[in-house]
Amino acid sequence: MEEPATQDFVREWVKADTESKKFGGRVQTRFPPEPNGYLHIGHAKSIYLNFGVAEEFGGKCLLRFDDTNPETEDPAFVTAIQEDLSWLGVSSAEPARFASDYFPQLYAWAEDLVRKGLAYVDDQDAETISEQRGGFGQPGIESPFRGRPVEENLGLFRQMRDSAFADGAKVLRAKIDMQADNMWLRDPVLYRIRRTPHHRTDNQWVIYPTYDWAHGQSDAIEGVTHSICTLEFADHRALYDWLLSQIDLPGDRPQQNEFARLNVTHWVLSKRVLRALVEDGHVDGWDDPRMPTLRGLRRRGYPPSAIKAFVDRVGVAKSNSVVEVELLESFVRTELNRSSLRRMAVVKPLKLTITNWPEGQVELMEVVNNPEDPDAGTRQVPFSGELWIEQDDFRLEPPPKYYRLTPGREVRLRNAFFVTATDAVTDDDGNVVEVLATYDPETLGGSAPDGRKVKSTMHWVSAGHALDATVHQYSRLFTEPHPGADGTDPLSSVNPNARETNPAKVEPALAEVAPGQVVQFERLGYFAADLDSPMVFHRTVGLRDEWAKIQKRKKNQPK
RNA sequence: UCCCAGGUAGUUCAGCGGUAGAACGCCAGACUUUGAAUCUGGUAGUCGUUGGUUCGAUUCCAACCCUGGGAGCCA
Repeated sequence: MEEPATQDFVREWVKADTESKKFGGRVQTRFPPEPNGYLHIGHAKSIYLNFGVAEEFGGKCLLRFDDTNPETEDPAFVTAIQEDLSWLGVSSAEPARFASDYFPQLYAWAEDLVRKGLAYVDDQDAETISEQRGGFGQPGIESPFRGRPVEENLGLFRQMRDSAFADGAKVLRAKIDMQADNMWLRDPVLYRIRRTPHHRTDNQWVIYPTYDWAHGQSDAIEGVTHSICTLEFADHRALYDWLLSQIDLPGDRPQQNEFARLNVTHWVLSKRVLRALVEDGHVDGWDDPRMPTLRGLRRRGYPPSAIKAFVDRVGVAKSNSVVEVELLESFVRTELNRSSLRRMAVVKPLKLTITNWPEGQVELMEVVNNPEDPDAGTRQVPFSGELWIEQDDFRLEPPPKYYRLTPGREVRLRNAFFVTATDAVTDDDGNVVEVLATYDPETLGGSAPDGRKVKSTMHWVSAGHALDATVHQYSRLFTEPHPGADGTDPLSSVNPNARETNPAKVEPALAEVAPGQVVQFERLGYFAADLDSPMVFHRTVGLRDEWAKIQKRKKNQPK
């Protein structure tokens, strides 16, 4: 098995370390979500990066919950995140880890720091500490408590642990450099007092480590060699290195590097905005198919393999970027084209009556399930003189380049006969309510013995055999490609019409689709059967649509 | 204002001393019982700017400009 794995700076970095035997050639990474929300497609990039790199270099990747803030975390998210991970198809031979498992060790190391005179207890409040930190270009000033003797610090720190002080009354700070250009080196907070029960340690602790104190040390405890995080942590790297260099490590000293998080056009991947979408009722929930959450994508029918192919193609770099959602969709189509069964469904039904069809006769058509996969076999589809066709497939007065049904024109009904429209019935408002047509019995199978050609092929469903279904079709969740880019609230460009729901008529075989299964509705797109409700379908993605493009081009053309 | 990172086709990325490549997009053709799929071809870039080193720079150096991140007891 060769590894042509896309070369990126992360893999080059890891490769250089394995070649120089920096960690004895060992490679270990981690995926460290905080259990305070649902995973989205941006996390998929990080997941496939961390698990992928570990696998490619014969190392391992652990899932570790960074649960150091009891106020926002919930065990329900632990379960949800693990479900999403297994849906993505990544798994670790080892059980998930929790930063909270390391609280005793973290505390012990913090005492070491205090003993070495590298950390002190500060009695000031958050606002004061923040003011003293200074600004960009201006040095900070030292806390009046910075010079506390070691023994006093140790006693105070233990009292903090033993619940002697109120929330926020004291913090433990690293003693580094209040003049540093890097703000994170200006005596960062390591521990804070929070009398909040933790989802795993309950009331065992009232002091909690901050991210900076927990992350690198947890990496070290687990034996992580390459700690890969996103760009906004780049400034923390100096602190990560400093803290790790001051304590006695059980093994190798991990190192951090940062990559650019994923952004996708017409979507927003920020917990805040995602939460607002749910809470303000723009979507039905975290698993709404319009959402970029992994649960939303799953419900929508996105195959994990397509998500993986997408993030692989996007690559890993340090430059902030926004990937076009069309690229993701192209991978979804490629995967689904290969794997999904073809079915016929009419989303906006229009009655088509074949006037010369023998009264009451039903014919069963043998239809291929997937032209891309001979093993998928065939099925039988009932055909009769009363059919449903797509409203869009008939025009009384056809625009230029319209190939479909129109009075006098002959077209092919897919897997059946040629039909010619003879007349149309309209209602009082002039809307077409029924199309009358004749069929040519010689064209069974889809071609005429005289070699005559038709311009188009249409899908259909026999009216007497059709099943009712609800079909949701989705368009962009945000109308703007870069929501909020101009400084406005991203929520102001939420597309209120991102979901269009229609009562559809579908062929009988659709009754046998499994929840979550994705099939292609011929000529329309790929549709996923809802996970919970039968006969409800979500459009995963449409087919490439040449006709839609022609219309769009015409619309955009200045007169 | 200071620190860090980045600026190569519409987009995402390669290239890192011999004046540019891929994918998606876009355009055209072939084929076709999905205006799908598939196949073929094409389009596209003053390589942020200005100087310097060099026979030669997208690649090395310098300055400048632009973009993103950073002053939580969030992660």
